Amino acid sequence: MIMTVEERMENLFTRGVASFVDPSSKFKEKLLKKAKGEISEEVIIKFGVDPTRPDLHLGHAVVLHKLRKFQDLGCKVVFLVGDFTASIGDPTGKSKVRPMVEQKEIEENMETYLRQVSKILLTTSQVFSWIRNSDWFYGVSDMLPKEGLNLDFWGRGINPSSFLGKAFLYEKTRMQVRDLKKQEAIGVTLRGLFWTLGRITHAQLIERDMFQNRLNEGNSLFIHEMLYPVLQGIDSFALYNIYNGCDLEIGGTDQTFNMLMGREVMKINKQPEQAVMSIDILVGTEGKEKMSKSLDNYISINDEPRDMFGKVMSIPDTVILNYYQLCTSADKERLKGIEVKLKDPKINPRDIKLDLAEEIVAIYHGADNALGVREAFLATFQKKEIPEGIEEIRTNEGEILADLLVRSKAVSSKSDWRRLVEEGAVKRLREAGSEEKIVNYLEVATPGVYKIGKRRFVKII
RNA sequence: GCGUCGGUGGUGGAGUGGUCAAUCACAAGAGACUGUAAAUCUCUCGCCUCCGGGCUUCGAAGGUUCGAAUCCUUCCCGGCGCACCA
Repeated sequence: MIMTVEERMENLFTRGVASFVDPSSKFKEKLLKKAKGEISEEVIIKFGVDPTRPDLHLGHAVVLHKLRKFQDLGCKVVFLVGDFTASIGDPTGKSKVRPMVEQKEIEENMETYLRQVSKILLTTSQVFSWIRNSDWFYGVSDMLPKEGLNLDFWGRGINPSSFLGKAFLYEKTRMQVRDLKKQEAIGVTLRGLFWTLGRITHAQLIERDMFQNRLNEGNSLFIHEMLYPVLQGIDSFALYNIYNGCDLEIGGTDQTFNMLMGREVMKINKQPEQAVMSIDILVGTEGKEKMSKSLDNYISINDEPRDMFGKVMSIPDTVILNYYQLCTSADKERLKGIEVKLKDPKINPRDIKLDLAEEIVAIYHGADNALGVREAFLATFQKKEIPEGIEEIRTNEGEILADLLVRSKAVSSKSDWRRLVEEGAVKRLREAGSEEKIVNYLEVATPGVYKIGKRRFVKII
């Protein structure tokens, strides 16, 4: 079944999209031309990336899948790594001031990031690029020369800490020059920043809901936080200069305000304003809050197939359709079918969820693994078999079981262990499938498979 | 700079000299019921324990007291208000 370009675009602009800003449809038109191969000009999609958390979860993946679809239509995705802005602290987050992240660390983070991303996105230079915003926000004096940096300037050594030394480093580390081979690198000076700030009013910035809320609750609102959206807007401006375009910015709904500020900054600078697409937020495994690492309700795309499957199975029924929409490639027809099935009282939603889990695991680990893990899941939880590949702990002669488990971090403390035993949560499993409840918390560790609660398994050897 | 209010467990937030390992809610864990769903019910939720109890905690350090999370001193951190400056 081959969809026409128009059909694909329709899907692209509606599926999981919370809002799309593109007055007079300039972006849509350009995209259509690009997809049909009528123009050679690049279509640049900006996506802001947080450099501090390289562990991607399904919530991130929703946007990444969307980006992939744009790539498939010939667009170039540019990851904007907000290392500079992160060091300032995005007010979107929990308002904790974030630590400065070293450039080297960023590069390392990006490596792991890209490795994960490549499960979803194409990373060839034709359709992908990345750049960090310290590239234009840092000045020469922000450079921190490393020890042992050997600079030679026409036969004369240069002190790395001197301005000249820093300038050298600056030239060497700028991605615009080093990686993108730009003749002229753009940078944002204090003067330039104020030029922009002089064209944005206080009212424009504080209209943001979150700022209002903070003020109403009597919390503090710092200037740098108010400026954050502007900086993010300047990123769009910079991108336009570097990539000769910045046609669309994509992000979660929580980024809408910031992304719209990009339009403002571009307008101020007489650039064509970027379109803005905000994507629905995926809820976490408990079905209420947004999926995030700090709430520990996330499914990492690096999760082992078994964990991933289990976590999907643990979501409430009410969000099954939501997950289907945002995490799989199921088309409209199938989504409709699933919606009908979910309403059918004769069908156990669990079975639909089993399919969902398998489908999601297949995206990240392949169809074979997904099927295998589905069977293993059924075996473990329906037939109560001992799962494979569980953690093994070696026991020392005569060691108390409690000590062993605390040592291996299977339980958090001896008190914790005692409680679990008293609650009848600990069982030793026998080959035949029978279980023996552990009643003595001072028991000496003997080899075997132990089950703590419903899902913790430990093998002692 | 001045004034003022505050800093308590994973989170929010009580407690203002002994009955406080600290009400309560949320989060979390376990059991029952189940579909490793939700909802519901019960229990647990600092550490150690020979189950009698012991030990360490309330921003940090000192002090008062028989006794302090609670009072005093100093320091650190934060909110708010005022002033200075502009």
